[in-house]
Amino acid sequence: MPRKICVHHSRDYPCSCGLGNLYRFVEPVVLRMLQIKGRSCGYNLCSELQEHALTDAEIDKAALYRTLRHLEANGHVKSAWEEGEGGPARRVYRLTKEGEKHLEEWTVVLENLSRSMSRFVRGARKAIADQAAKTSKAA
Amino acid sequence: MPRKICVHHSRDYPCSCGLGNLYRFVEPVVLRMLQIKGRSCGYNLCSELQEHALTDAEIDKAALYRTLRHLEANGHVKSAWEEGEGGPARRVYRLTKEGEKHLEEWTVVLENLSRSMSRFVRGARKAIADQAAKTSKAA
DNA sequence: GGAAGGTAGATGCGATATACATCTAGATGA
DNA sequence: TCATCTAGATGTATATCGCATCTACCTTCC
Repeated sequence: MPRKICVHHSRDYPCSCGLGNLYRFVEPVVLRMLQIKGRSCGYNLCSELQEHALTDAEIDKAALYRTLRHLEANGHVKSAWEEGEGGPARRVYRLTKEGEKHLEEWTVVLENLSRSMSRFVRGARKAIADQAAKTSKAA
Repeated sequence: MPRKICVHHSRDYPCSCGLGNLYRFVEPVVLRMLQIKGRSCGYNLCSELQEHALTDAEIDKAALYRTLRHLEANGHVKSAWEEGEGGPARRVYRLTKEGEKHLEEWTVVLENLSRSMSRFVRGARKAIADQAAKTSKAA
């Protein structure tokens, strides 16, 4: 998933180094949406994206469209124009094999990230509780 | 935790909107380190930061020092110069009360993020498994 | 027929952030 | 005195973000 290949890890380990410059968590969400829906155009994705978003940051239309083009440039999705039923033509996207793989990589990255975050949370919470216990005892 | 106040949520809910432009997850880690160590200078934090990092992206020296100055500018940490034992003087940081609160906010944000990520992972994994079951059955 | 409004996609651009290199400067040691 | 280590800070090209704006098609309604 890194935009540029990570120099710290082996080629096939999906490290989270690339999160350094993450595309606002939108890339994995787009991939997941296409996995669910099979095929969709940017506009429809946009409206449903929020429900599957990882953060509660509002996903930017511009970011979405740019992410789709970026994914296509990397062969993760493929698009085709379709006549719109009532409305302008729409560019309909679907996942490619590589895209499915890319999503799996993202899954590993997010799994690790999720784990390290919950570890962080546990640790910080415990420290706060211990601190509180100590001060209440002292009083 | 957002660098600029979020316009989508109430003032006191620590939303993850600010993650849009996250400081590479380094801010919470620095706060946590200071919670653990009580007091430390940038140089020492740097060497131990990696163990507590959320991602396996290497934390940048420059990012660390800038984050510390940023935290201090916002009143989350406080620094004082100390004579170094063998070596140049060091700027020693400690958490302020506001910093502790800031860490608690981060904790909530990361907790939510961790949860939505693991939900994402479960969903994507299940979809992959279902897909695999279907194709093996068809064969 | 033409103005208004909704659908769909794309672009422009200033402000920030990131990554990486470089710089200052005191202390130590050969 | 020259190199090296410790400690902190800065410079800068490039990438990304956020927000506004633009094109263009289609439908509806006056």
